Amino acid sequence: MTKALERREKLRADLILAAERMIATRGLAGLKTRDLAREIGCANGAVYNLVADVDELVLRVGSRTLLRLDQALSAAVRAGNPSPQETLVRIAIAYCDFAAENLELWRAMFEHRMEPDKDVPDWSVDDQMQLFRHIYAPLAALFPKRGTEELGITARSLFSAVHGMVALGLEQRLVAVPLPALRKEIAILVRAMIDGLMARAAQGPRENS
Amino acid sequence: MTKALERREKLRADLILAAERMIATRGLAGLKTRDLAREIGCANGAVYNLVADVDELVLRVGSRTLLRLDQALSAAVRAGNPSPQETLVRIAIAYCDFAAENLELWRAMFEHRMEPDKDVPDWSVDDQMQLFRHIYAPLAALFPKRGTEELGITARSLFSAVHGMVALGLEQRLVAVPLPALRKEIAILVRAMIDGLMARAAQGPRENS
DNA sequence: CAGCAACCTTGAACATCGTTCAATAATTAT
DNA sequence: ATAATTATTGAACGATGTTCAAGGTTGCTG
Repeated sequence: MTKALERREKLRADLILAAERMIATRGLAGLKTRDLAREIGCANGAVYNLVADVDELVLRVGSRTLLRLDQALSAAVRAGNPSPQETLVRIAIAYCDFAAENLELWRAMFEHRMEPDKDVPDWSVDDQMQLFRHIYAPLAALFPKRGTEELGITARSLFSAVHGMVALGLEQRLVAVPLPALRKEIAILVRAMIDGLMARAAQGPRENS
Repeated sequence: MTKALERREKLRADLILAAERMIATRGLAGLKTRDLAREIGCANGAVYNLVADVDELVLRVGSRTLLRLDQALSAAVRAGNPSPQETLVRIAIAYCDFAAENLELWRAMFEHRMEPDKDVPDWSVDDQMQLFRHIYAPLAALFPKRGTEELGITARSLFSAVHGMVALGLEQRLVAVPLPALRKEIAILVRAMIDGLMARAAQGPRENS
């Protein structure tokens, strides 16, 4: 009993690693079950003993990517201990760099759509939520008056904005933006967003202008 | 000769409209050539007399969507004539509303990937570039000192940031953000970005902080 | 109007997917 | 050792985008 299960788990790990390599080199669209089976040395049908379907496989790879991203962001926060503002800038740049260095794996996380009427399992959404905590701490230092919920919303807004810049910036579709230029633009806009948010917070809620 | 060509063009228009309806109701992944052929009343193979492949079809639908988006943004700019800041906020909100009301068509533009080694035709990239002009004008009013190239970069950064907020905000994947809340968040962040950019422009280039 | 060439349309066929499943092999329990 | 359970296989299924030879239409010409 134990022998069979061990082998199974080993194969499962191999499968996920092979899928990761395949996505990294050929993109999400280049992930093929038959190629995976050949790579890990089993029949194509056997893939479905290790994993329910390709959706799960992609999610498992995404989980690993998310973990590495988390580590990259942690490292960015740890380096030096500058102001909360600059910490947020560093996180944004680190996000940009990670996306550039892991382009296809990073894209796969956002390109992938579950097959109709089946939704993302809990363990996968939990993974994603973890990311915001890096942004949350510096933000809390900058806006001590705000409650946890409000901070959470601001954190998601900031993340989304930076994500958008990275996503469209790394797209080949439009004129390719050179990476250094993109990093600079991100730094400028993150500083601007924080400055702007703090200025408005300082003078309190009021009419538009 | 003319009769045949007329029919062809009519069918072609029907095809694109049918594809548009199909993407709108079933998403990009729900676009099937056989269903399209049945809908416009021709053999499945005939689709390839009207269009080179599905890539072109999706791009043609995208072109129409982009045109309607352009009109929506134009209308947002035209309504009243507030400050350039508030014009930019209106554009961002209009972008958000358009995406929400045309969710699948809007998503299709960004989800679609050309098949390998074939790249987006010129007429399609031109369509996309047109969008920035809405952002460009108010920005130019706010930053008279900046050159056209610098303004173009800032415009793209702003657009990308708002796009990110809309894209992740409308995603069901994470906790669904109610639309009014999303609109409010976008308005807040756009104002903050502009405030922050202007503040830094006013005191001129300098060290970080 | 008849004949002919150019073009169009058709739908069957092909290649490639993800996925399933009955048959076979391997492993475990008795 | 033998039976029972479980795992693995690879052929087959159903979709799907795309192609193409066969047959049908159209429009020009004598």
